[in-house]
Amino acid sequence: MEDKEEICEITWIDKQKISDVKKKIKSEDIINRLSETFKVLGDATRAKIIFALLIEELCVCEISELLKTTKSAVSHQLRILRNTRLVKYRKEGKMVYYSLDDNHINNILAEGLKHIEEK
Amino acid sequence: MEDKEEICEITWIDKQKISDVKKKIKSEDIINRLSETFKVLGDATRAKIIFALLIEELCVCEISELLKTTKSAVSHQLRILRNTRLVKYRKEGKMVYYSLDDNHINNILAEGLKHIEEK
DNA sequence: ATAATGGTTGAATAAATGTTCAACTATTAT
DNA sequence: ATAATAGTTGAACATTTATTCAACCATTAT
Repeated sequence: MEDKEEICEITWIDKQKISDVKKKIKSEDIINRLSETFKVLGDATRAKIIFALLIEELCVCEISELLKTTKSAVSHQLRILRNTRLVKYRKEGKMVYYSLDDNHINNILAEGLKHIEEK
Repeated sequence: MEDKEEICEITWIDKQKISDVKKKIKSEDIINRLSETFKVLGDATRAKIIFALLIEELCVCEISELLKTTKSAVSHQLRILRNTRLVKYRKEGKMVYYSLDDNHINNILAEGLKHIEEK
């Protein structure tokens, strides 16, 4: 019975329980990547950009006007949204128009909204 | 035509476009609260706790064993998860058992997974 | 009562993050 | 060619945030 380490006093059962959860839990890699995605949505500026682009395609200048921020700040955040494949862009002369690049975003946001709306 | 301010050179059209988006976009308050929720899920430690509790109810000691962290660190994160109504707890003697407190979590995570799985 | 264990809490530290600023590129107009 | 505008980028700064550590509370066993 070498497995009887002291974990929460309930030795044997815990070992069993923990190894059971370890077996069933999603891989560390997937959890890390998922939390990275949520982290991107977890900033108010980026969230506002997403919600704006949900309505229509916008250029950097329009977004910064809308959020009352500098173009620089918006551009920095757009880079993060680009890197995580949440937005895409197209150039038109001097302008760069951004739009959403994920069909699931709507669903992710909708499920998030259900959480904050309850209770 | 006092509305003709210089925004991205395209004066009149932009004013129209931005006020249109402003009208249609979700309220600042809702976006802030939503991004707060995503921020909570946007930490690897908290995400691991959530995924573990998705399988079964666990006490603090078991969670810290599972994540190979201190009970203190886990407890700090659990407080955040409690405050955002993502987990609930019940006491049993010295032990405190935590479990999920949101029916939508599964859906939120599922939609997030769709994003990282594509491409 | 005392010791031991599960858990929480606050302060301190270190790391990560967002915005600002200035310099820069690219495109368009004069 | 020069000026002006849209946008990007890197460094600096300030803020936020996660973990650690120590002290603490609560419950159970001796």
